[in-house]
Amino acid sequence: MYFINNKEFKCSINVTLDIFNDRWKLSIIWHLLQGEKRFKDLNEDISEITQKTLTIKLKELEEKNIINREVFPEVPPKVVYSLTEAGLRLKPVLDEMYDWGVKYVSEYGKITEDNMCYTELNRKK
Amino acid sequence: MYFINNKEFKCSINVTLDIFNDRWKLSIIWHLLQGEKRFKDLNEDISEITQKTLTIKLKELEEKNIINREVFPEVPPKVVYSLTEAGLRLKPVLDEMYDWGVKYVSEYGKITEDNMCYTELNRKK
DNA sequence: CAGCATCCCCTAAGATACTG
DNA sequence: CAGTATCTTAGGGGATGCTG
Repeated sequence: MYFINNKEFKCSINVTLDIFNDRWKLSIIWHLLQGEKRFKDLNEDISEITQKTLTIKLKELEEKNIINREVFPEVPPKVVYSLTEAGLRLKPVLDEMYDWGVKYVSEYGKITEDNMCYTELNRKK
Repeated sequence: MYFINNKEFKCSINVTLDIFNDRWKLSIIWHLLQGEKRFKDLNEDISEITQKTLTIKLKELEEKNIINREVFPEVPPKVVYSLTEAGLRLKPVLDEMYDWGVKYVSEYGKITEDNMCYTELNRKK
């Protein structure tokens, strides 16, 4: 049995599943794996997310020690997010999810090469 | 751009994230990786899930060709769920999530060895 | 620019009861 | 045993406007 902030888990996998059981966190990690990003950049990368939800999710990830938040005292303000050690360790997870998606699409999806995201195009090289 | 049932995705990873963006599907896969299971067994393995939700999630996974559903015409009824090829390919994903959880717990959690789930105990061997 | 503050809505998920 | 059928609820998430 594991306890993290008085929340108990029967199995290690449940710790991971519990943290990432929402719609956005893994997506945020995916984009931060390309390097640190400003709030605005993340908001553009994940165009479907609202500012409010992004703010909440970033805060949650910071509390769980998965990302760092660095504030630059400038005007206009500049805030940069980056992955912690724990965050960087998620790369294998996301890579496997990506690979699974590629295979799944090849079996059950239809593809149009245009309008693909940059991550996708970079991987194709 | 990818299309799966007229739903469009900018990147392969989004296909994966979209399928598993709820609270239970990956947990179900995790347990099915140990072998085929009856409805009742899954319901006991994941004791927090309700019958209704389990039914819905199993149906969704079947529709997405991730699990098989086999009905035995007996009384009382017997239904066995197992992973398809696509489902089995999720093993690396779950394994990486498990490993991440182990490491995360070692850094931020407290452990009591008793009352651990069988998966956890098997892995310790 | 990077956020709060509000207000609002939908739906994933829970609780409970019933059936072939 | 393996599900339906209802009813209900919490909270994740959206839309919009404001501020240091």
